[in-house]
Amino acid sequence: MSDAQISTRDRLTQAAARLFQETGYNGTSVAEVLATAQVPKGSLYHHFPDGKADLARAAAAMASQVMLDIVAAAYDPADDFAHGTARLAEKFARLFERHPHWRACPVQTLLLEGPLAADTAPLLQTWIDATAAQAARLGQTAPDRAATRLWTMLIGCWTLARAQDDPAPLRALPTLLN
Amino acid sequence: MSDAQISTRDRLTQAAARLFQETGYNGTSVAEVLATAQVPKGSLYHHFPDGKADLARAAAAMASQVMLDIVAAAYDPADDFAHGTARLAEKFARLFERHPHWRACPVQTLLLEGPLAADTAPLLQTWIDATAAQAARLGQTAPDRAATRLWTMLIGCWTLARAQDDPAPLRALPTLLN
DNA sequence: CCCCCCATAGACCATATGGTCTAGACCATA
DNA sequence: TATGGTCTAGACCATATGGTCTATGGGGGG
Repeated sequence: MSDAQISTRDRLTQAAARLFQETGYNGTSVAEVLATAQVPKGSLYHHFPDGKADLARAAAAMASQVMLDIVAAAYDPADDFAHGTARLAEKFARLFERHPHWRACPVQTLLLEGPLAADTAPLLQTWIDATAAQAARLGQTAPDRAATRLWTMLIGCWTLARAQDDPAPLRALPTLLN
Repeated sequence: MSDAQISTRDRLTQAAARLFQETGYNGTSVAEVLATAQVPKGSLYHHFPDGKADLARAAAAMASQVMLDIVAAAYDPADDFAHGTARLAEKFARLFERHPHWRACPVQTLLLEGPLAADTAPLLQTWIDATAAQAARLGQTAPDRAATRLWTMLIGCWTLARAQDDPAPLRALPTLLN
């Protein structure tokens, strides 16, 4: 069990990230998080004095880092921007297929809904910025615009995929961008 | 007061549609809906025996019809598809600016979150179909693709606008589509 | 060896929530 | 005026929820 080596705090954050992503802020109870993380209530409020909202912030930060890692993994080995975009779309399609909680963008479900809406924009912006940097590196003429277009379309595809219960829209992302 | 003329059932549906759109399914309590609609509890469960879920279905249907009306109002007077799209984007930007509950797509907040996810796809599809019909009428060569692209991008822009607390992404929609 | 402190453990609490149930108002028809 | 059904009205209930509080364990420094 790898769980044994993970700190209580991290187990809470991971469980929260997954559950919030899957069922949303209001749709997830602290009791569920505690049960998933196998942690008693006292520990939660020791590590996260502000309770649920605090937990959501930590979960969002963790999820955001995961997104940055995925972007890097998609574009780093790519020869041009379109190639990286294709890899990115495929990655999200695979996650969508394999893990229930990846049926929605982490931040969309996580923050838009709860009392933390203001914290959402900066995270999303870091993803766009990271993508723009890759676009610039790969020789795109208007990297900011390319990154904005990508993320706008990606979020739309993700929502559509979820509504249709089918990753096809995510896979269609590269062709829809043209 | 126009409220006096509206049936209890419709007042409930309207209040529910607005609140669900604004705060989501799980973030809205039946008590809030009742208070907004000025209706006692007994009436709710008389008109909507299945309670909250039933109310959400009715609200979704009403919201969906509003969306179809907006699509028609945007494209009917347009001379070409791009012109209609520009009108559509501007309409949503205005709604976003003026009414708190229009800060999110009705169905996205309304259904994706709750126990009615399966009901979401058909509604969204009617919007895409209506848009595709307009695209065909206005001489687009690939109307289905144009409509799909439009709605994907629109949903993405909407989410971005909400995250940034600024309708600018919605207004940028027409240029992002190129 | 003892003490202290960080962290765990979970009982406990006030409130919010979705839903049920009975009583009565209203209205059309007989 | 009596009667039946429809709709309004809100008291009431069981449960879920977020959060607090006290007690305990256990490992490192004196």
